[in-house]
Amino acid sequence: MDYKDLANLIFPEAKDISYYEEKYPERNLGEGAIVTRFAPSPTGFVHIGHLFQALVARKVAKQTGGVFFLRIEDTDQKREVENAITGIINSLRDFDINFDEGMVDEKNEKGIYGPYKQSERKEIYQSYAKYLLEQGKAYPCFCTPEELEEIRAKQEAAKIRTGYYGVWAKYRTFPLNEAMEKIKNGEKYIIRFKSMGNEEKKVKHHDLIRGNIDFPENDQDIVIIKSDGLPTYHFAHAVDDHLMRTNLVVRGDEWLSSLPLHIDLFRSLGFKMPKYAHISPIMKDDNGNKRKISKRKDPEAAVSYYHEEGIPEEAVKEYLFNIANSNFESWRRANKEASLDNFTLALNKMSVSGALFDMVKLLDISKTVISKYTAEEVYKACINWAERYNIELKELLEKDSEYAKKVLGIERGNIKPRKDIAKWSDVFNSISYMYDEEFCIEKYQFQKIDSKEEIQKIITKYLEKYFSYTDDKQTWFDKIKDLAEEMGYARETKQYKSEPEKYKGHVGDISMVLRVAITGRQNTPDLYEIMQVLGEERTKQRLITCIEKI
RNA sequence: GGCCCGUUGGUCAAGCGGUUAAGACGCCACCCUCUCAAGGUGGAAUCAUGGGUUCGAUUCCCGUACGGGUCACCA
Repeated sequence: MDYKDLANLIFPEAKDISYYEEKYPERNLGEGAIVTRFAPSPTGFVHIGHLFQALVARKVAKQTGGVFFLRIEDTDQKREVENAITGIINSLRDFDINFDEGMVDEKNEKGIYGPYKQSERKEIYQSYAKYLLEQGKAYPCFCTPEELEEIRAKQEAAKIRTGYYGVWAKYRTFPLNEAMEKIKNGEKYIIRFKSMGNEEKKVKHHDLIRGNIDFPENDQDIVIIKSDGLPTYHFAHAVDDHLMRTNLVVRGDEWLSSLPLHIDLFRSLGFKMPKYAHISPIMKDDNGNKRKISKRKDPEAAVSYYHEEGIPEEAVKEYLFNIANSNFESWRRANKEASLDNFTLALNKMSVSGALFDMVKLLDISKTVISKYTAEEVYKACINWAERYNIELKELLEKDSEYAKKVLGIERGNIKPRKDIAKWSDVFNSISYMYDEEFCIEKYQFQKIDSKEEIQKIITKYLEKYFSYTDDKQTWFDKIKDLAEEMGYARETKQYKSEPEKYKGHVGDISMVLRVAITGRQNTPDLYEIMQVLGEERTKQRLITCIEKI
């Protein structure tokens, strides 16, 4: 009786691994081409950290002429969520992250290195598990959860390292014939990896982000095949990334500590190690403490949040690139219009410690991004967003799309475009006064000039003597100055400031009266442009209404 | 607790043995200006800590503190 018999008893049907080795040949790519992947569990939630990883991975694959694929890690069937795969794909597509290979929806995939869904790869894992069993590098373990708990309790009591290793690995040296007997009797078991490691020795690792790190070798006999016949993450990682010919693994740094195990596994399987880039998590300030941004506590952890708020995907990407490589910012300043594709991301410039998520900065970036949009683009994006999240806005905009575009185009498209919208959810409030149905003033709030008579006089005089819709901007403003002068206000702010006792106020105060009368607000974009968009009649009407209602 | 990793202004950070310790967001002031948003100029604000090594440490080494990650038949 030998290992082979045991292997055959456990996996009688499994193919020889040579079958898979041939089926999935080395990829024929150029020098330095990175083959990497995004490998989420289908749990129905796309985290900002996932997006960050995907963005980085896709970027390095793309900039080296490599391959980026999507693998679904659904070996924990308890956690699975319906339609999660499509959800992941769609969320990422919103950010213009597309895959060269892998799942394309719940059931289908593209690429010749599949299946790209781990639950469909069961027999592949079994072949490799069988391969290890045959060589005595894996063995069945019959421990119950209770027994495992007992072992742990003993170790804790003795204050020694916990886990299934060395002398604690009960079935590591279990006689083959007895093991086979147990299996034949239908006893439950799982397959464990027989570690070759020695905890006293160190393994060296060079991480593309974190540099050189030393670890004690792994000596844990971890589970590779669970009782449901599916592999654990570790085993699937080794088998899949080998067979899919991945040469770079980009993943969260929570995996760093299991790296010695992965090295152990790759060695035993005779696989060449991929390179690794362990990304530090995005953090959140929690009462002065840093913690990983969390799905439960932080709404902004979900990628869907940005969609809901109407923060353009482009802005989120720019922000994430900012976190990824701090030189991105200066690159962007020097290449204002360039596509993100032209930026070269350097893994070794990525931060080793997690950055605190900064919404204020994101919003600032978003403002800049939006300021570059044309009125047409803003219109489209707003409609798109409003369709799902603000029907009122959608209706307002669609009622007269030409008008809407004029409104959205105020102070836009010039060299120094307006920069006041950070997210589409801001838009309604910032343009509502341009619509009569939203323009209902209960009480006008003027600033410096608040005498009713004075305001009425100013507006009346303006309407009688100076209002002319066809004036160009300069003429218009000169007339405002004339009006100011006539009413006893300084033509120029500076004049007033140097000799305040000579005037009632200055041209700005006069403008404010007109602004409030026309818009109902103290802070608006350029008044002239607003009047032009509103049109002659409406502007006049609002001025008259103000005189009456004030 | 063991094992890893980290610590430069409020935040993101450049730096890699000698620097006036960049830059960005935020904050403050001023300028521009018909108000606001921008924009411009300037300002306040940082090397966790104690020891070494060195002519000289933010930079190299060790300790301490603090923070993060991880120790599953979850990924």
